[in-house]
Amino acid sequence: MVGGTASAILDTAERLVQTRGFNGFSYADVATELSVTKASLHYHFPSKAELGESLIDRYSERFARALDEIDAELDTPGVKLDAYAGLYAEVLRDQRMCLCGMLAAEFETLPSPMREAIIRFFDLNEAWLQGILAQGRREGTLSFSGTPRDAARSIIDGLEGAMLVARARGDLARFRSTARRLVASVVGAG
Amino acid sequence: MVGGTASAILDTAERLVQTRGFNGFSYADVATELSVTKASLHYHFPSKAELGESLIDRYSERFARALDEIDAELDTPGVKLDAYAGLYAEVLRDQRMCLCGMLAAEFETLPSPMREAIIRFFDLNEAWLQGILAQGRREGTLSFSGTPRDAARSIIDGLEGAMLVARARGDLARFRSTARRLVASVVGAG
DNA sequence: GTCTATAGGCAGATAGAC
DNA sequence: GTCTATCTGCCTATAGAC
Repeated sequence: MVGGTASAILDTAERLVQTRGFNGFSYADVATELSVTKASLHYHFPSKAELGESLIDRYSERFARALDEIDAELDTPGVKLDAYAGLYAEVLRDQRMCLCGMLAAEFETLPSPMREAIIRFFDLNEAWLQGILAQGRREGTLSFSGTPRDAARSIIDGLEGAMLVARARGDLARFRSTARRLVASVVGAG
Repeated sequence: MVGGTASAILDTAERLVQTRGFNGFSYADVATELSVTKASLHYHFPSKAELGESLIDRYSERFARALDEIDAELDTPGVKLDAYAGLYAEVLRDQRMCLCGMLAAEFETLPSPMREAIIRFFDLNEAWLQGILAQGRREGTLSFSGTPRDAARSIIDGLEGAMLVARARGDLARFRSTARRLVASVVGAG
């Protein structure tokens, strides 16, 4: 289990990656904010690449838990999709980009273990959404063209892009507008 | 007018930003590739920030010309939208992210002049798309809910997000699938 | 676990010769 | 316009004391 200091390092590094990118922050940034030395950070996370892996793993696990909660607490596919979009909205409200959306932009500069963890995050999202969409189609509460997989991908792509652009423009309403349209595109007619 | 060397610098730097990000390349990278020295680059573009501004300006101008060509050569709004999505697909085929989508991710780390130029790029796209959408609605060839502006934003967001994710996954087909759905969402029923 | 100190490299940028 | 040489600062990372 990750101790208190390691956890605080991850919290700070996560926020810095989500706002500035993996190539836009340094150990010095994290150390200054936590009032410790860079050497101390290296004790917990020997290299920046290992810190990056830990960040993605933790983010994915937290996201997976949030999806489990949505499944446990909400009933209809339409409401679940609203809640799913709400997860992204929460991140953006903090002026942050999705961690893995940010890292996807920097993909070419990242070590392989980080790349693979990013892919797993998107797979996780796609699999969950695909399940919700397939269920909604079976029940007749959702309607969309093409496969559940393609529809799931369009929703992920749309939410990631909406975050990317809305954050740059400082326009949370823009994200909400695009998110609403995305959900409506499968809750209404296909 | 930009001379031959300056133009070659812009070409190389543009590709590096689109693949690695503004914080993921250096003057040394460009200099090595062009077989000149860093000092020579600084003669043409005194600071990296000024180089960045020039990159966005040139990219926006080229994009605006492409939109003009679409207007001049194609007839119906639906076909124009397909061509618009095709502009993004061309960029992605080169394994590149949209320049301004990439810079939007790094937005927080960029100097103000670059930020403003990025916003102008998105405004340019939005205004053009909005015009196409409004025209299509008037003529009855396009159908969508909400304002042309909101529909335009959703298309931009969707294409940028599809590029972001598809490039990381090395999956051009994924981009094409999402792009097709986006266009179909306004060419078919709203 | 956290520190001081430091290594070794690369970053963006400038001076001045040619 | 392009070069050599150099500056200053920050980067990731390590050694070794406490």
